[in-house]
Amino acid sequence: MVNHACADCAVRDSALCAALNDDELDRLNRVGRRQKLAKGQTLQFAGDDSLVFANVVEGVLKLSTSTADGREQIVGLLYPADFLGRLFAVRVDYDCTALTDADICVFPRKGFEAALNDFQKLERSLLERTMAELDRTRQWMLLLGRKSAEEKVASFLLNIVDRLKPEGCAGRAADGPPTYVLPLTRGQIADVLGLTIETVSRQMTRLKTAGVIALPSTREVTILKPLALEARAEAA
Amino acid sequence: MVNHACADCAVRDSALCAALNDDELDRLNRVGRRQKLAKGQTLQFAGDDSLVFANVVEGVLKLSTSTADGREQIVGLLYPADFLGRLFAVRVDYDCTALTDADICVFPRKGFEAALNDFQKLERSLLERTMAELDRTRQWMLLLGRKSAEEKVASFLLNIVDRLKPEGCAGRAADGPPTYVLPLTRGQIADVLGLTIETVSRQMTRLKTAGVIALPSTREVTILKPLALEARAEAA
DNA sequence: CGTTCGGTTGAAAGTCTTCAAGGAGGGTGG
DNA sequence: CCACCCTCCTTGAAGACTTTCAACCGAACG
Repeated sequence: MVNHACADCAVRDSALCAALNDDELDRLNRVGRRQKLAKGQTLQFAGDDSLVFANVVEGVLKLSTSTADGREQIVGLLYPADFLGRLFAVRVDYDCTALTDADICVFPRKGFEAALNDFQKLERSLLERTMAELDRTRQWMLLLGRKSAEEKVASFLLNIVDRLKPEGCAGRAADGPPTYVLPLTRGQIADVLGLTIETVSRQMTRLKTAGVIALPSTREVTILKPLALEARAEAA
Repeated sequence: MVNHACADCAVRDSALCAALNDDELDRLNRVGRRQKLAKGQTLQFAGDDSLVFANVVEGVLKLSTSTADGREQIVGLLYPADFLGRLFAVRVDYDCTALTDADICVFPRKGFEAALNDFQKLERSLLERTMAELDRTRQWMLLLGRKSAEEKVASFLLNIVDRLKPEGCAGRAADGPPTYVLPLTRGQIADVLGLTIETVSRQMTRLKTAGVIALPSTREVTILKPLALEARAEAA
């Protein structure tokens, strides 16, 4: 029988755990525990010992590195069902911070490694996820290295559309244009895109003025013309 | 006994194969074959079916993506002992091209997957490599998003120092300042750093003028002041 | 000996950043 | 309940850095 902590888990079938059957999951679950994170709370700092292994259950986290003089770059965003943890390294070299209130399922290193040894399916699934993450990261490099500010912002919004559920979609039909609640501030979006906060703000208003998006509030975006947005994500 | 193709392999102990003992390696080797690549030869194009799985034995390859209008970004460099291949995906989404004449050890998909299933150590090793590559890639994102042209070029040169052997080091003692043969043209370096060819050229001459490096020829770099180079890789 | 490819250098242009000021929303305390 | 404060966002103007456009150089090659 599935441990009740897992039975009603929102990501039981999409996180790493999906690789395990109920019995196996039960064993893994014995070493894991749920943890709540408050918005802004940092789970690990660059240079810390690599001790945290976790599935994101709810919320959004960021992975970030920075230069000695404080310039920051967000190098990864973790959404529900994503995995966090650096195996095979003594230290981690990026911070991990909750962008929203979050709920994660944490495993201690020893226990997680043991599960990895015992369940090859788990390791296979982790390899699969890691390779997919590497692909996404490389795509992101194209954005950082070669795209203009407008293309970057448009690409970012498309990414949000891809990874986030529209607001109030619980049982509602897809009637009007979808609205998303951004888990990031303008400054954090700037850190994702390698821009300044002012440039992000300007590009957002440009897209709004062009009628491509609407901004009901600073944290909400409505996608009015998805195709126009895609065009601007890779303009010639 | 080790198949003679592996026995004298330059990367027998540093590539993925290092995870296997001689017997296991022998089995893997039965499905693999050596392949020579000419400089400039493309091994796979973005959009191709994912069929190539290989260890780099000698030479340097690049992984690159580009926008629809032709702007290119190099998203990975493969040095000897590095692994190439995208499991768990039908298509690959970046090109792979030889920057120098190269020598690789190719496995067909089926055979490689079978070996992965049979030898858990092999899968473990691949997971380890993939995670390390993800770390390197994320560090590179900091460079792309937040560093100035000078910092980018200096960082790139330090990377070369890290991953490449100095010229003519076979039996020679480390006496004078080390010289490296760049496997990339200025244009390719620009594609790595998210700059233009002119900017790369200008920064190189700046470093030369400052006495930090010397440029015996366009493809060679001598590191005169490693510490000064490090300082410029992350200036305040 | 001319052509081509890669590299360098200069000048002008453009994009993004920096600096600066003002505004809107949310929470706290009087 | 309202004033105040803090954080986040927006907007303008000036400036800096990188790109773009262009010309030239040098080595390799046919």
